Amino acid sequence: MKIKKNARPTMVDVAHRAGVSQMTVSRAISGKGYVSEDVKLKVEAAAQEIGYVQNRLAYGLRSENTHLIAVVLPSLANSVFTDVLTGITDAVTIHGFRPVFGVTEYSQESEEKLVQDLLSWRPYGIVLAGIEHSEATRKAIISSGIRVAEIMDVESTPISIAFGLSHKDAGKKTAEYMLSKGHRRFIYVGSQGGRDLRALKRFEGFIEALNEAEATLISTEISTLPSSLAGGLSVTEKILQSSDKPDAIYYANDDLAAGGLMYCISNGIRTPEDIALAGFNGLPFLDAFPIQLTTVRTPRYEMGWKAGNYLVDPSLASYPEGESCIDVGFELIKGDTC
Amino acid sequence: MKIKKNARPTMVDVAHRAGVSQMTVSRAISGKGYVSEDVKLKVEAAAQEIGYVQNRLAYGLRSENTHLIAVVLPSLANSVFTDVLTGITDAVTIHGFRPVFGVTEYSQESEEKLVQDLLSWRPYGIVLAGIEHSEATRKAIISSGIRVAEIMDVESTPISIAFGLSHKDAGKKTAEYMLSKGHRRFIYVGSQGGRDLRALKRFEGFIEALNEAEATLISTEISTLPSSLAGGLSVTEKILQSSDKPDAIYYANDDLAAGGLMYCISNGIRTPEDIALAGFNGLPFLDAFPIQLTTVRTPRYEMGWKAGNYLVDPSLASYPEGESCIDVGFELIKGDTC
DNA sequence: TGTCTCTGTGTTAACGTAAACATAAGCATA
DNA sequence: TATGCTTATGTTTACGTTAACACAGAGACA
Repeated sequence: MKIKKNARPTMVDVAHRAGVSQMTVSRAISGKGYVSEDVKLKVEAAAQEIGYVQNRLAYGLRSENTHLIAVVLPSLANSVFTDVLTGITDAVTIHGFRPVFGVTEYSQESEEKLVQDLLSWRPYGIVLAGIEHSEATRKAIISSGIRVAEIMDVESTPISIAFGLSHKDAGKKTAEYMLSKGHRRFIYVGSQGGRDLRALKRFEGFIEALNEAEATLISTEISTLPSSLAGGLSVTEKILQSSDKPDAIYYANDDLAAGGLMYCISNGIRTPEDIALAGFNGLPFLDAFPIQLTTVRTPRYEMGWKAGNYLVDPSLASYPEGESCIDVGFELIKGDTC
Repeated sequence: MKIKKNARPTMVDVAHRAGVSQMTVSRAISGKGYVSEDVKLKVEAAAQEIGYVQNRLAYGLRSENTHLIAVVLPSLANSVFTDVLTGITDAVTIHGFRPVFGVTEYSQESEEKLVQDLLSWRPYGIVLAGIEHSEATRKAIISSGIRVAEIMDVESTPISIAFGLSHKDAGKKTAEYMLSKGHRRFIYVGSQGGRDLRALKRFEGFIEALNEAEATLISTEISTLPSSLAGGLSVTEKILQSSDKPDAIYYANDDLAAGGLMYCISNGIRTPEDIALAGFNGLPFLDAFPIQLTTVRTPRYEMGWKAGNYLVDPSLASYPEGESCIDVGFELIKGDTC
């Protein structure tokens, strides 16, 4: 007779206590296969009594389904990505899956390592934020054979399917609206040292519209720091105190823009008369501002939800045949600042 | 000869290609045991060529160490918890561990299920936000035998060790400061329908100080919704327009308080002359406000970091013998609103 | 009555890895 | 030369689970 100290109970222990075979315990617990009602109750009672907890490692190894969904995000500091993660979590949890995430800090290099590492958990599917990845990352995912969904962006060729929006278009539409309000001289404010590729695409679309209208981009102010209200505030102060003051500022996102707006509110600077402002994301905290910022609202939770649903059960969502980019769209919030 | 279609390469496949045994591959890859330099290179090359990715399920099952750290949080919507999660992630990643999280939405019932589920992954350790748990949760964790760290709070008996702060004390200190500024008539504003136990503790300490000073708590306004700036703004508007206006408002957290402050800024209401305000958390976005909110700054990242470090290597941090609650403290930011 | 289907249960093997043990060569030391 | 230690590698087994197969009894139907 074997005696193990400190060992956690297994199905064999439950089986002994319930007076059945280990396989019957497996069937009773998983609900697969035939088990009589009284045996099932006996097994459940025995499991309860000895505090049996299933071992998902053994389950996953044998059944070849971990019920894990890997999630790769640039950051947790930005609520944009926690919204997405919440959407994914809600969607996959319903189907008995669990998200397991990692953070890249906007670096393709760390994304590569992270994906390798997450794949070693043999996830059922993987969600990548963004659509640009290193060749090694793409190769690793493709050869793993698991389902992939890319989110946030649709402006490139996805590995398999993408749920996102056109950032270039969002930038362009924002510029067109600002131009329509008569603004002609712009400054662009970015962050993350330009590593946020989606922000760059918005900027690209923005520039395109400026060029078409023959308007002027005076300069760009790109900090290497992460976005923050305080950062947006200080750069706005600097811009407004310079000799070559613009008509309007386009910020890479709402954190920066809200900082700018806060500067204006605090200093009695009228918007859009003295300066026009626009951001991106449509973050909910903007609702508390006395002045509605011009911005673009994005369906973040929805992108996560859709990607999660697609991964755990592609049949749930019937997408156009052959369509690999699902554009979830965006909404231009015209606001009071342009 | 076996032929498997679509199967992902294993150590056996690498072994064949490198002309060695599977065990040698295991040793070459894990770095444990003796492997000659040229064999190691051969194995690494073979692994690279066939795209070998380690199977963490098999690794964890056999080695009895998943290198997973389970993390239980109330929510991802509040940046307080993403700060904590980032601290945990940073700490454990260095030691080759990976966080795997779940969200309770402030419900002990869902915490119970979640913990059960996370334990089935056989994590090396678990972090729980908060120190109050159902008996079943405590029992499940204790009988699992894994390391536990509880964070955010120190005002109860932890299962093993807690890294947190005294919320009651924070509430009391805030009240004492407000009282010292001459405020006598208070309203408390909460959210989450009172399910945030730490907010309740702050309120308790707050009340205690009011009672000692024989000051008045006019009423409490507790919404069932999650905290938001917009929610804080609207309740503040309601309070300031009522006939029984208080001297001061104590908010459960900075989101609500910032909404209140925003209302004051937008409507030319002077603070603290017309109304005094105080919040809790010390969120960074407050730095962009023209008026510094009175609040309490908490070391969120640090709590996560310490808990993570403790779990993966308790010897790293030598804590006072027998001390089960590590108080990380807090800082009262006096600000301009009291 | 034979046999077919459905239900319930048990036995054996396998998932991919690392621990434990075995073996053997090389080399220094007694 | 015998002994013991270090290095390098292989073989066997076990981790806890589920898939696949086997089998037997009950009931239905020809």
